[in-house]
Amino acid sequence: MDKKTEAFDALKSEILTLDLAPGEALDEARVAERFGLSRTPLREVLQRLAGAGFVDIQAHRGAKVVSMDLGIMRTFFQTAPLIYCSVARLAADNHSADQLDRLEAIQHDFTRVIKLGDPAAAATYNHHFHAQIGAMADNPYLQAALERMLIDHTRLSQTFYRPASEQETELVMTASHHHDE
Amino acid sequence: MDKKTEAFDALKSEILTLDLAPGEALDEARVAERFGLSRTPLREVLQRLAGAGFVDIQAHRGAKVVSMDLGIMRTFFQTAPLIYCSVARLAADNHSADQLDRLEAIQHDFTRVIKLGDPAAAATYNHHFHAQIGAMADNPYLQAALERMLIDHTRLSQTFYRPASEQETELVMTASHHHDE
DNA sequence: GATGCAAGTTTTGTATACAACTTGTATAAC
DNA sequence: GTTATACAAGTTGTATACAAAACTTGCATC
Repeated sequence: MDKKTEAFDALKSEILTLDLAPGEALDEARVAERFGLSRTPLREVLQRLAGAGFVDIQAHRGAKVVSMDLGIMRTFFQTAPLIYCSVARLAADNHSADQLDRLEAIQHDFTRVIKLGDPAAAATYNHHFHAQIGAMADNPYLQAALERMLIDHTRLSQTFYRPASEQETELVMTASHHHDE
Repeated sequence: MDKKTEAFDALKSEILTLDLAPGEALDEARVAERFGLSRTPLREVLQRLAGAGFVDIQAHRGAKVVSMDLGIMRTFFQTAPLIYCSVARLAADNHSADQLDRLEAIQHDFTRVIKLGDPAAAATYNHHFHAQIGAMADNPYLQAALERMLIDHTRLSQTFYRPASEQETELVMTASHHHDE
């Protein structure tokens, strides 16, 4: 696999699992060396992460993992029902057969990981699960909103009740299965 | 002003006014020379434009202005009511006083430009108008969706009925004034 | 002790040379 | 006439050296 996409995926994953804390600064030289790239291509990776809402870039001041303050959380809970509902409905209407297969594959891995009790891996698969539903909705506008929500959703689900999330995800899974039918 | 933001704004504007046609390829060397930049910073501009939904970048194949096929148009009309409504409601609830002033300033320029009959300038101000409402809603999730919708909205409003759009925008303006109250 | 300034250090931004890849074209084989 | 292949030209991707901006540290001054 490409070193650049490797770096992109790794950073993305570490942001979602809170390995990289909100607000944390990313030093270009250090990160570049870590992935065996020079600074030029790494900067493009950071630009892409910024475009997808994972990091903030300020001129002459580098890239930071996007913060997660109370204002954002309030907005999140205000907006989540609207977007998630719309996306789920569209996904149920528009999905193809192999997309549904992929969803079930992710769900399978997800439940397996849940039982092992690795919360970071569970969060990652949970993220994949929702992102796949987003892909099935086939609506680039809503997908842009959803992907940004999922960043905060995934991080929130790790800060709050780690044990209770298991039940919650069970609910989500059965609910989306109903949607699919 | 910074050459990079200058290039960003110019390309953005030319995409919205259809000066750059959907699907058109952007040659890095040519565009870089045009704005007096070298390729490295121009590439970052293109990455940012890709992140905002103005261009598509494919590996080893360069950047193209995002296309506008029938599938997208269908999705646009399917999703516009949901997003626009939600954004307008939030804007009405959350806006600050000086944001409203800015909106009225834009609207003022907009009506002036409409009378001059310059459709590209009108489209640009229409875009600013809606983007300002998006800023007033103060919801980064919906704003991501809205900004992508506005790209297609602005371009669509120029391809179809140029004369009729004047009436339509009158409607939009009075409607959003009602919202503000 | 707090504040302002200045030199030094660190980090980000840009230009350029070169490497890798894609695409178009011409030629050869079938 | 069609397909395959090799080559050439052009464009994108990467590394590196250098320029510019921001942060740090120490010192002088109030």
